[in-house]
Amino acid sequence: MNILLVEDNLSIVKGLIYALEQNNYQVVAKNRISDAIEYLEEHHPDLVILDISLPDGDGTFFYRDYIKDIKTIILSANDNEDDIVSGLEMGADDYITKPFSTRELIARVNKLLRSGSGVIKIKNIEFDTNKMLVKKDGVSVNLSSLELKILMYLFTNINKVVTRQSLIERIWEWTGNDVYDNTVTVYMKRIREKLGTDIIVTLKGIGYRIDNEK
Amino acid sequence: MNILLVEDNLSIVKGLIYALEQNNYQVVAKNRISDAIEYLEEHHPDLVILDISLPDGDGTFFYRDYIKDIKTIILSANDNEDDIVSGLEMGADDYITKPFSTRELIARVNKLLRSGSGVIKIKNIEFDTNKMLVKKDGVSVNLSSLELKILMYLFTNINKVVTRQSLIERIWEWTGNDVYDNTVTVYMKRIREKLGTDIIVTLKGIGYRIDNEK
DNA sequence: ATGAAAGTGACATTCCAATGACAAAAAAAG
DNA sequence: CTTTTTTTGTCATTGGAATGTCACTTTCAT
Repeated sequence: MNILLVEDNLSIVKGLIYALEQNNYQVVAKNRISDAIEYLEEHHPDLVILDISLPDGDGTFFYRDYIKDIKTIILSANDNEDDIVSGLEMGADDYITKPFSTRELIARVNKLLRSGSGVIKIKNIEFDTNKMLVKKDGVSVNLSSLELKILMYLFTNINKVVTRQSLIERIWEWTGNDVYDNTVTVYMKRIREKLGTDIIVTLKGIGYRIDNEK
Repeated sequence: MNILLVEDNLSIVKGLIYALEQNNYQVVAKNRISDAIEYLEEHHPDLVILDISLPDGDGTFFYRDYIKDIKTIILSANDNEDDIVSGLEMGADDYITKPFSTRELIARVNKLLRSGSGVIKIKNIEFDTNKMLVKKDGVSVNLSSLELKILMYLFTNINKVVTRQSLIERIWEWTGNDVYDNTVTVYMKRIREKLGTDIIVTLKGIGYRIDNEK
């Protein structure tokens, strides 16, 4: 899992990189919001840890325009109640005030990135996200590696619409080559051939979705 | 939304009941874990706020056996790091140490009960903004992608007038081609056919509006 | 009552997800 | 290393749905 850390205090950066890497996360740190924006044009981390009070810009603005679709933990220098409240209401997934305990931060990071792990069961399909194993009616199904990644992304975004473009950015980000929207469509067809047509809902003109609720 | 508060400190209970009810939550408080267990046999609250260090039992045990399927915020008397870490790793959705700010608690409660359901409800219409799914009287309605985008814009501007021109700029911004005002009118007709005539109010000479008030 | 704005039904065109087929690339098997 | 199988990405086609416009009617405010 990849984490983008946006923080300018070097001691904090060093400490967190060490702690996060100890927990098998890949960390990229940026000390300015402008650098973070640049980084996000090319990459899509699983989590952003953001110091809301960076000198070079308005963290609130950055949050709203760039990372509202990414899981976010906000760090704040002060424990001003208003900051906590507005941070959480803005939509951040968690909020921690300095000085914070590194172990607590790690625990909160683990919690955020663990959700969507384990065995997820939708209708007659079981997805074991640890073993990367898919079963239909209890029987293992052979999926190619890309099919698995796509399904994984859908399963970790249950009840949310996933656009073809976001799928392309996620799944094909390592290749320099771009890929056509229709390629995604073809993969949906292939997954449906193996798992059944009803597991993935098409939203014409928008994207795809997996539904949980019965 | 219903909240079960498990806490024995009477001042905290009174304060939280007041604050939560101010925010339109229904609160039931139990000061012993045994009472809470009894309550849970008959009821299924949306959230449990649990003081982990109650005198009459092991909060950890209670958590694991009774409320692991319910959203939970854990309160702790001490800010011992180990407690926070183990609380979060146990699977609690959030963790707050005493003494805590009531406003922060409310903000965290709001976040938990709001997340997962980006559902806006007006009259007999429900709009799930995550799933991009619209229900009328609890039944799914099939809307085209443009109809959805238009409705989305109206729903996110509740009680505000939306002019045809602003809709055109918003919805048709990606196309180079401009679009006639009447096209908007036609879409309003199509949406009304599917959702009922009373959901969208026409302001002659100005635009359209969705009203929230009963 | 009158003119302007909004609503309506119909229509031609465009769009889009789905699909089967194919070649290139990669992986597995021999 | 060579052969075989699987995976991957693209393409052209298709049928049904979505879209935008028009001519016409109705509604509304003055």
